[in-house]
Amino acid sequence: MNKEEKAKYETRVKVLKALAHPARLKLIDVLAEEDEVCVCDLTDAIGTDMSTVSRHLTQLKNAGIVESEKHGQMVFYRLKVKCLTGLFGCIESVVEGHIKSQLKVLS
Amino acid sequence: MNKEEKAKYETRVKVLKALAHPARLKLIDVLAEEDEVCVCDLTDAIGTDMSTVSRHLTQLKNAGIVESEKHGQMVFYRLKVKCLTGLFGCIESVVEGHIKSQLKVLS
DNA sequence: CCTATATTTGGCTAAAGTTGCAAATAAGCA
DNA sequence: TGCTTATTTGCAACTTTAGCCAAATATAGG
Repeated sequence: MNKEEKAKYETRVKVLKALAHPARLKLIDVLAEEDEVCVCDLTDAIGTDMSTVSRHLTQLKNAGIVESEKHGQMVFYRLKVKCLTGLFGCIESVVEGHIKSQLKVLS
Repeated sequence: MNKEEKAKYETRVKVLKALAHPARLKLIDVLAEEDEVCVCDLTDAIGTDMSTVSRHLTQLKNAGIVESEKHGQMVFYRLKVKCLTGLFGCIESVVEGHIKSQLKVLS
């Protein structure tokens, strides 16, 4: 792998890593439904410390998946990417295909 | 998050984590082009120890992304999932959108 | 049977990621 | 100004992941 090729994969990895955590997937789901949500409400949805949720949101933001805006003392987060539904569709198909083939092995 | 919901995200995470590594993305690219490849040839493409490549392939297999078949002393790996092109298309759009908005901030 | 080759696994170390608590920062309100 | 609330950041402990080397396993071929 040359430098250019490596860089191509690194950028993809950055996004994939940002997605690869249950709490962050949940955050994305909530944001997909509710449009604009503050950190405190997202904290309720996730159920961990607010500082942890804040860090998760920072990761999603750094990856370009969400964006934020400050109104008063609150920070509102918004989903920036629209194609994630299709992406998760593909991932679900991976999961289902895998389960099926495991059943086949067992039978 | 209840148990069921958590499980849903965990299964997605399993696939995303399997994808979230430069070497494994490269492996997927090679397999997408070449159909059936042995570990030794994939090792050349990646440039790390064969044992490391083998572990990467195991991860992809456990996630349901590739499958393998043994012929003689060699093990051939094959891509199992067809929708990854669209998935990466989405990821590229995340990356591009993010770069654009960063340029906007700078200007 | 013995040897060479392909692949996987065990053991180890280094690096990266996760989380909670406490402290810092920022903004509204009395 | 002083107090309260929302959010982020520093720090430390812990878990996970990646990578190499060496050893184990499996198979082909003499």
